[in-house]
Amino acid sequence: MEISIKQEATCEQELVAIRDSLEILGGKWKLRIMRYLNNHIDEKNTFKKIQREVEGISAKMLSKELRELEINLLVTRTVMDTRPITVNYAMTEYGLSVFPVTETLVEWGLNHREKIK
Amino acid sequence: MEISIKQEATCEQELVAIRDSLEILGGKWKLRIMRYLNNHIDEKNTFKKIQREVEGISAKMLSKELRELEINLLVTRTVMDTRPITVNYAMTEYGLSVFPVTETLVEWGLNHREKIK
DNA sequence: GTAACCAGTAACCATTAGTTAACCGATAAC
DNA sequence: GTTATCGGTTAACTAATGGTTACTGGTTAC
Repeated sequence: MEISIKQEATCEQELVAIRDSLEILGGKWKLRIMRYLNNHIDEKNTFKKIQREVEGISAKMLSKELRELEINLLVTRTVMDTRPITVNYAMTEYGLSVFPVTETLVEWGLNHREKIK
Repeated sequence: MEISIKQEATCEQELVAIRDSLEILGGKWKLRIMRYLNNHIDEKNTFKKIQREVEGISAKMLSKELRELEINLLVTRTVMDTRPITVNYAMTEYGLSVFPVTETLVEWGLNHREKIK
């Protein structure tokens, strides 16, 4: 009885945790952007470069998603003094903590593709 | 050069894999439902019970999400011969493969809550 | 006989998410 | 002087998500 109450409480907390995660990482693009940045961590990642490589995203969405990631301290934005001006986006230390999430999604997606064919 | 081409191709595949995953598991509710079912794998999980425990979901959404999960072979639906009739939802073997995804999200969400307070 | 439970569905509406296309100013290349 | 690049913004739109209320039909408990 005590065990099952504890189990219920734990499950409830887990579901809240998933909700919290999805509030910040959910949607069509954020995890793809994070994965891209993770895979190009030592490079300059400009707005245009990200847009080219995260296939299908529009400037409007990219701009919005990057702003939200920045607000949540997962990404930094740096205006570079080049001609023409470029803006560099980079993962923060904290942003690196998202890696396991994208990793499991990559693995599940690859496996799923195998399965359905 | 060859290495960077390979890296690019790999990254591209990874981003496609994430897109595929989110197509099936994305949205506000599916991963929460999957986690709930995972945590109650030996029990009868009726529609009403799931609705009570996945906090905030409406009958309409739960019905829609369960249908989609069923289509993708992650969940089974069984009408039980009880009075009144109940319907039991259960994870499939394949559904179990989603566990690592929910697990990383749970961990990230718990850690994030710690961090922002 | 009336109220409640179960597993939904239908209709209607509001909000959010996401797309498309045009446009901005600054600068550089031709 | 025209065109292109960069990092966006703006407006107008459609699609998806989600909420609310009411309803079904069969059954049981009071």
